[in-house]
This record gives sequence, C-alpha cells and structure tokens, in this order.
Amino acid sequence: MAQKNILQYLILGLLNQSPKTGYDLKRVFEDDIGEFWQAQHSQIYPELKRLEQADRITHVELIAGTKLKKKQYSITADGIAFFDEWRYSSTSEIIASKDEFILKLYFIDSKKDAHLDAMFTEQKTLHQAKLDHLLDRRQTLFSQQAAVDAHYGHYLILEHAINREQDYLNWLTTARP
Amino acid sequence: MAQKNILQYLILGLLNQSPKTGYDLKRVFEDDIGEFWQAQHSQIYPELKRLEQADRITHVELIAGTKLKKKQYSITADGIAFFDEWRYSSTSEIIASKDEFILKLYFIDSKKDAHLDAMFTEQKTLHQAKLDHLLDRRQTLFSQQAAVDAHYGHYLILEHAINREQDYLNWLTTARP
DNA sequence: GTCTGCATGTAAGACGTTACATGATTCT
DNA sequence: AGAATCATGTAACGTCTTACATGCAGAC
Repeated sequence: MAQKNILQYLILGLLNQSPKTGYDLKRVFEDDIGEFWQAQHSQIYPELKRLEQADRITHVELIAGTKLKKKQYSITADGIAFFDEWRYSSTSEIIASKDEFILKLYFIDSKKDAHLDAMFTEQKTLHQAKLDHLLDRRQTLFSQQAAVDAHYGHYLILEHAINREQDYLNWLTTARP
Repeated sequence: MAQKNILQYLILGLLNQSPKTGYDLKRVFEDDIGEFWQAQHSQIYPELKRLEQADRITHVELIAGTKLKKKQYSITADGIAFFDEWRYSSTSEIIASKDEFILKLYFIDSKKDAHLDAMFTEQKTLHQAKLDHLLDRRQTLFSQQAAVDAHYGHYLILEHAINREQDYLNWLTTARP
C-alpha cells in the first residue's frame, strides 16, 4: 500500500468519468468507494496539485454565487493513458486488511472467557448497522436495472461489500449464537 | 489506524503469552496474525525499545551457540495492566479495508468490457491460493480438539479468515461464472 | 563452504490522519 | 441570525514500507 500511490489513479479514474472539484472527489470517496479506499480532503488537494504539475489533469476556475471560487479539474490525454496503464494491469497482490476486534479475540484462550458475549454483541450491532446502510444504498442506487447496466462495476463492488458484511455477521452469529 | 498504535498492544499481548525475542514476534506476525495485522521487523524493534523505556516490558540477554546474542523480552505488571485496558475496552469502529482489484472494477461501466474475464480469473487464482494456505494451517494447528480448546481465539480468527476467503471466491464466481 | 535462516538494528521516504485556518453559500 | 454544508488549503505528526547494514548458526 505504501509506495504505490493508488490515490492518484482513483482521482484520475473519477475525473475520467466527469470533471470534478476537489470537494466533489471528497464526497465520492465518502459515499461510493469508502468501503474499499479512503482519502481525506487534506490528501486530495495536494494530490490534485501534483497531478496538474505532471500534466495529467488541468483545471478551470468556476464562480458559484457571486464570489465563491471552485476549481474544476479535468483529465488530460496523458492522464488517461496513465490511468489506463494502471486499470488494465494485473493485480497480483492482495492488500492485507486490519481488524482490531479480531486481534482482541486472538488473545482470548478460553471459550468460557467472561468477556466474549459482550464483545460479540457489540460487533453484531456494529456490523448490522453497516449492513443496513449498504442495503439502503443498493436500494437508492440500483433499484432500476438500467442503473446496474450503466454502472456495472459500481454495482458489483456494492454487492461485494454487502456480501462481506453478511458473511461477517454470519461468522459472528455462528461463533457466538 | 494511524494514531492509535495498536502494534504496542499486540506486542504486549504476545509477550503476555510467553517471553519472546523480536525475531519471534516477527514470525508470529507473519504466521498467525498476518491476516489481520502486519508488522515488519523494522517496526517491531523500535517499538520494543519504546515499550521498555515505558517500563511495560523488560529483557534479558541470551546467548545462542557461542556468540549470538538475543534479547528475550517479558511483560511487566505495568505492561499487563496497560494491555488489559485495551483488550477489554470496546471496539466501536471498524477499520476500513482496502482492495485494489475492487477499485479497478469500480471503473468498469459495462458488463461486456473485454477485460473482465481476465481480471476475474486472476483474482480467483489468487484467492484460491490464499484459501488453500489457510485450510492447510487449520489442518496443521487445529486438527485436535484439544488445540481448539486451548487457543480458542486463535481458532476463531482462523475460521474467520477462511470464511472470508470462501466468501470472496463465491462472489467472484457468482459475478463471473 | 555456501546457502538458508536466525538475529538485530537504522535511515529515508511514502502514506495517512488529525488539527489548524479561512471564507462563502444555502437552508431553517 | 445561526447552523450546516460547500469549498480550499497547510501543518504537524504518526504509521508503514523499503532499503541499507551487519553478523552468527545450522544444514547439506
């Protein structure tokens, strides 16, 4: 993860869909791809600057209302080429994940540990809430088949996020009914 | 993830099980908990120094063979108290995961994209290999019920890792049979 | 005697989060 | 009028990876 700068490819990919401001990008990270990648605005703005210096994106300044300036970024031909190189390259490594709850569990030796029930109950609540939110999003975004066809990748990854949470809940429930 | 220094708790937890050298810790990270947390030796050694300065661990020097020195670390009473505080505290946030393949998928709009088959095939191979490895480990570590009873947490998280991979493979196969 | 594994450390740089900072616009 | 949201940026700090560096021990 370190050293690969995946963020730049994500920004390029999002700008390849349509021109966007830094703030727009921030929201896409929060809403759409936050399940699989995260970025704060403090990371996005400097990266936009860097990409522009490398001639992979450009911007125009827009005025909203009477004074508010925003910078709308677009991808350049160079940027598209650079993005395509990444998107069609092989992905031969799985980025390892982290899970604090699971690690706490690792240190519990006995099935009879007095803390187990509370720990599992908390996680069930947490993951159920996450699952509910994802199901909500599927309802909002993909209740029409046309939307699935037009944004197939987005649909697939939302399905995957839903699966993942369901699987997590299943495991929690099986291990501690 | 940043700012919480979970690594220190993991080291304390592992030393709480039994005294270990930095190298021992490195191997546990590789073998046992690598599915849910990663740490290189370049992170472990400085952290051991820091924990010792804070009086949460101490070490004795052992000689292996005729010259090879190793430092065997043990947890102190302070260290145990600090560890217990963490292990029994609530875990109210899910650390978001990252997945490069999933993101590449996000940028694919059509079900008919010519790259989809190759992309899915690659991931199926990758995740199948990972699953095989995990099943192997379960066989090695937990084919005896006594082992399950003695290291219940370890058993649970290995089960979870296996579930997760099976679910990932299922999703891959369902989405692209 | 060479190769693999054991063993410990540091340095540089990339990546990521939190906090600091400022101002405009829209909704209630 | 105040709150929430839009909008852009920087600073400080913590975390993590890769690379550099060194030497002993055991197996073949």
